[in-house]
Amino acid sequence: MPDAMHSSKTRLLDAALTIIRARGYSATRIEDVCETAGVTKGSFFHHFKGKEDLAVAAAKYWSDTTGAFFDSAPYHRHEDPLERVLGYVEFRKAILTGKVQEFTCLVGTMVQETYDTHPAIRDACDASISGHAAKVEADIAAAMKQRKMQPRWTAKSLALHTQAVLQGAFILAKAKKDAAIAADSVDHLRCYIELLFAEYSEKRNLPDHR
Amino acid sequence: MPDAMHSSKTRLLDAALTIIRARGYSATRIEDVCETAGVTKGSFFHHFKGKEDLAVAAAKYWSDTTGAFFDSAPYHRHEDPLERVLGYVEFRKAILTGKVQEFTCLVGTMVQETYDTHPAIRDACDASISGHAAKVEADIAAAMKQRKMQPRWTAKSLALHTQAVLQGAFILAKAKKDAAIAADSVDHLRCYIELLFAEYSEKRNLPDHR
DNA sequence: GACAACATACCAACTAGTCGGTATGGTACT
DNA sequence: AGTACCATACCGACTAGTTGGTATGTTGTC
Repeated sequence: MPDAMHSSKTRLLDAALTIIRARGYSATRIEDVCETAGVTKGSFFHHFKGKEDLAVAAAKYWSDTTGAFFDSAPYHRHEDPLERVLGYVEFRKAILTGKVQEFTCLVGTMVQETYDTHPAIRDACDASISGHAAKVEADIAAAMKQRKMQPRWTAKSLALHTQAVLQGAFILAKAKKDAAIAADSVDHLRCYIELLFAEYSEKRNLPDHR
Repeated sequence: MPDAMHSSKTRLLDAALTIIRARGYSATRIEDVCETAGVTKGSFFHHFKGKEDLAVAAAKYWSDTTGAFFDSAPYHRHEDPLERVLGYVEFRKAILTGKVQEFTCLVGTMVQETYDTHPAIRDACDASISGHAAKVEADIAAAMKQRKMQPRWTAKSLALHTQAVLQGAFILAKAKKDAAIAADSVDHLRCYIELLFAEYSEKRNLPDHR
């Protein structure tokens, strides 16, 4: 096995992430991916069965790389699980920098085009989103348990809501060519989570501070 | 001028909405649109300069038809502007029925694929989203003024946040082939708005979580 | 030699867009 | 009224270019 970090397959996957995030799945041409990766079509079809196979592999590669990225983020160091949840949200806000295609989500982009026509890609995207949400859900559930909360909502639905806000924020950022609008929505998400937990933590005996 | 409701141009636009919402912009073939509309390619190119022109026209048509649809919705009858805002959110939740491509948003789908390559389409999508958000913003601003609120957030950012949640909820619904997950996110949005306004209505403040 | 990892050349299918043409209806002039 | 003229609406075969995929090498390594 040659250097996995810079193998042709890895370069093809990296190129796929870049191009699909900018243009979407359908508009992404295999030849463009090859050119960006610096390999030829023969090499591409050695590593992937076809375009759909690339998309599925790209979704898994995306899950793996972003998963490792978030696992190494500093917010995990908080003792309080709620601090970890809020730290996660702040971290998501902090990485809204640079060009739009550099902070938006591969699988959120792909699933829009493929959910009805490419079940394998849809499943791969769902697995990526759900897997990521599950990590957030764990911290939310821990924070709820710590406070003995029994709200009408579940940790799972709130975790998925965080993903919905982020995905929607990406769409607004694309429409407006502006990351700031996405950051505003993430601020609202943070505010919501604080309100949800404040309601239970303080039992409405809330100090005046404004 | 022939019957505008069933003219070839209108049928082409209706067909475009259906197909683009299911497959996205790039994967939509002009011939499919023509076939669904029951017209020929010659007719298509008589009415539209090309595929991009169709997409721009479809975004405007989408704004017009959905705009009229929401304008006629019953939640506008509430006297209290906050009731109108919450009524809007409930209405958005109520229409999450049927197949995914029947309740998802055309412009949210299109902008993902076109923001970087088709500025004209992106602008049309932005206009559609922003125009819709502005209507929500008006009610939010009225509710804020009524309560003499001066929060850190603005009516505009909250209105755009509602759109982000909805767009994100659509992505989750597509990934999971399930409208229920979208409804859960809209519930969280309603809960958030209630908390934001309850905070001011009931004169209670929040502790600082940082 | 066997196999993985590439490269080159090529094809078949698809598709956006073109183009010459027809049908219809309005208008203006005589 | 008749007719010449013109614009709009529409048709469908055709083209030029694109693109996913294949067939057939070549090279390096165990």
